Amino acid sequence: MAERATSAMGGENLLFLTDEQLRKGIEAMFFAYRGFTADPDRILETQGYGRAHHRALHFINRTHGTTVNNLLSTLGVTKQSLNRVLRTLIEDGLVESRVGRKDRRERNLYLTEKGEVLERALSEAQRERMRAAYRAAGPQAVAGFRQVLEAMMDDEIRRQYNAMRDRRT
Amino acid sequence: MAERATSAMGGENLLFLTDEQLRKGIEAMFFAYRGFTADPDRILETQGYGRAHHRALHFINRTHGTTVNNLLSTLGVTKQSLNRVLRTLIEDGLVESRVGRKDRRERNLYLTEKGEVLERALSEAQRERMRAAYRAAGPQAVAGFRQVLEAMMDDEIRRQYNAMRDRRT
DNA sequence: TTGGAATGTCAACAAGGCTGACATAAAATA
DNA sequence: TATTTTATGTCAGCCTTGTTGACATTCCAA
Repeated sequence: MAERATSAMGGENLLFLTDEQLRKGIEAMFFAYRGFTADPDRILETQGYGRAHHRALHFINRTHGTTVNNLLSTLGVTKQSLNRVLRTLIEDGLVESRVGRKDRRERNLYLTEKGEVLERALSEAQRERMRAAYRAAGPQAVAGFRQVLEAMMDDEIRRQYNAMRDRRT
Repeated sequence: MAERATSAMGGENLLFLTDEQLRKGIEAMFFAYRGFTADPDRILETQGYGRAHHRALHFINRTHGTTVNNLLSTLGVTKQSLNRVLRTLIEDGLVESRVGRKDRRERNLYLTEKGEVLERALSEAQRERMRAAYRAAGPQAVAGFRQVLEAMMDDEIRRQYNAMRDRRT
């Protein structure tokens, strides 16, 4: 059995596709995601917000003036669920909701200065961990990381994800 | 400005550490995690279980005979929270709880045959997506993926994660 | 002018986190 | 042996964030 080989061999070698390797990858995703959310979670807790607020702030920041419907499909939740989060953010003066110009049924969402401050704090905490991980792993590993994650997304979601990179750089 | 360069250059080039690249990585994690849980979630729904049950089944399967305390720290939840999940799994005959031999205060947890059936169904669905992603990205990308994820974990968690690979291969 | 789309709101519910308090059995220790 | 500590289970109650369903409002477009 010439079964010993490293994944660096690539090509024909399919040992990286064994159930055991896949299980390790699954566990890595699970544990890494905990780390991924840990730092922002700590900040959010002090402000009385949750992860749902973080996600809303993140995507409103990414796509200034996005509509509620847009945000809904990006976040993958119901409008009632998003609305609850959005309402508190608007009440607290972190998000501004402006009536749409072209279509006045739509609401365009923007971060206020106060909202930007919190978004920046959350983002910086999360990026700091990502940066450390990226630096430790190196650029080639990062490229692989991104490739695998992209391949893991649902097709519809991947389209949204790819569309996002063009909006704001 | 000789600023154009690909991350494949590696080494000195730190363009992969820009805030924009980090934000992309953050979004990739967010969207990929949705895909990661989507397939098992669909199965769980038909059985009246949730993600919490999946996690318990997964880790009981990974470390046969693990104790409640062990599972608690692996999952990072409170015992009250785990207990609720565990109780239904035991009542439904998916998990068996045996009094510890050495220390009779402890309970050793095992999957029953029925439990193994569900675990396998969930795992196979999740592995299938991982396998497709791995195959699409290739072994080198997978190695990078794992490196970055590992670097992203909390130190304490990484120790648990690494300890896990030795128990059962 | 009317139908349908986009949005908001209210109510009710469920899963799954959390804390605190308390019970029990068994091990460990004074 | 007596006491303390540990492992587990359980009850009650709270919070966030997801869900559905029903209904009102606004306003574009046919």
